[in-house]
Amino acid sequence: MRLSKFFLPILKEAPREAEIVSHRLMLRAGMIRQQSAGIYSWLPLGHRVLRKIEQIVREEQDRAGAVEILMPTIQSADLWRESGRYDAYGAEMLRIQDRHEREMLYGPTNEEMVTDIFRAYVRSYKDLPLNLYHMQWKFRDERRPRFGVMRGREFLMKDAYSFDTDKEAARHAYNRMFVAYLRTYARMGLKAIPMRADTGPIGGDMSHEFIILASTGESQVFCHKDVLDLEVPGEDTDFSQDLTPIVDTWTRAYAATDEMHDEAAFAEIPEDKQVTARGIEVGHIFYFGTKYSEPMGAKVVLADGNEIPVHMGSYGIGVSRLAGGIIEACHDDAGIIWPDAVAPFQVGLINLKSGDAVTDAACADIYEKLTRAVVEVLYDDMDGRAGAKFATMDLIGLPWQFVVGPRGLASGEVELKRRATGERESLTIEAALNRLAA
RNA sequence: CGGGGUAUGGCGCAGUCUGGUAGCGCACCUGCUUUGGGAGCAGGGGGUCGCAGGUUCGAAUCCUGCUGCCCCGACCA
Repeated sequence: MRLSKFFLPILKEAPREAEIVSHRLMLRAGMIRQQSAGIYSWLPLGHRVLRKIEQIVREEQDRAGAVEILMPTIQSADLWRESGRYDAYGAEMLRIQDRHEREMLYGPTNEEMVTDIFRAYVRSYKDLPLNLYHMQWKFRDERRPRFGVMRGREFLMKDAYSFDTDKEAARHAYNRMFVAYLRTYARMGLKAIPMRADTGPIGGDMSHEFIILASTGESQVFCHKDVLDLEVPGEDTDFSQDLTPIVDTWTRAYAATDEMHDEAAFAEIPEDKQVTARGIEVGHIFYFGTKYSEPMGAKVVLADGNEIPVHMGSYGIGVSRLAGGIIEACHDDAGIIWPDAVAPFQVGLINLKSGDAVTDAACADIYEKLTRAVVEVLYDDMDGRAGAKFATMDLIGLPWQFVVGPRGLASGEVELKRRATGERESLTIEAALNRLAA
């Protein structure tokens, strides 16, 4: 992409209302525009990041055996009356009426709807296990939206729903999502720690929040230092096998959020292994049994002919929140530092002297070669000064800067800068291309 | 929802107390000079001051009401 053809509205100064670093940087880098309290447009740069995050989530959901669908944002109130949540949900639910004065709502979540789909088609235990997921915009009318996309009213969430014949089978479904989540966050360059979460009236041990550590996080978290160094399950993980050993490894050591914190248990950890930090919740998984299947009549027939309500779990990832969360975890004074996997472009090609025939030709050639090698390049072909170009590239945080100017070209060299470390290296065009296209 | 704050070109701000018809920096446009870490000079365009009433010869400025947005607390992907 040539910058001259892109839409990248950079701001030198962040709007006053933005307080936390990810919100400021997203506004300054032209990723989002606020339209109302807690409601944002995603501009090209932000949109590309959102798509990258989505794609990683999708690949890992698919790998774990979940099946993608897409449910609507608008739901009927009747469905929610069946589960009893229409009255229970309160002011956070945005309620609307259509032209026939039918009561509708903008979905804050989709348990009822997915249960409706399930009960319409699935009759037999032979169709289980089943896990359906989608990535769709949700709306929760928060009393106080804040922190940009980290706590918006409208947000993009991946929500998966598992269906099984009994609790033990549901545990396997739960474990598959648990492991999928570990992989998902790791691929985004994040260290997400599963922490015991409140299961409410359901009880048991099947609820975890996934927390990334960041100084600006909303919640206080506590964990054993060893959890930070655990190895994330690899690409070759067999999701058809029992994943309990992996889950056990990750849940053995202490890790809890403020609400679940056990001061006594934490004190037993050797002092040099105690970690107290701030965290951002980027995922939440839990088992809720027959809470919805029972009242909504989602049943399957077992091998013995008995009909039972299906056991369910739900598994959420805050996709749009992650865009902000990643920035909270990855930035410096100059701007964003994208992990490679979610970067809107891999390379920022900087033409230090637009209009100079030699430099223009060299850049055009490099741009074409990288593009042909399927490297995503944002080529700054604009008529600007070097300093401004460097500052912009640092701000938008692409992993690599490919710097081309007449001075270097005279001796056959260009410069590669790694945004994360600030390391620069002078090398030939050939060598630089090989480095990036590898 | 309780408490506090704020609203003036795209962004950041001054002007409001002491009414006289809007200004600065950045950004934008034109020209010249510059050109390897947010250039300089000159010229130029863009707002009628959140909205609605009121007071006054005259309101960004005073009064009344409303709305948006932000921050601090109780809830959540």
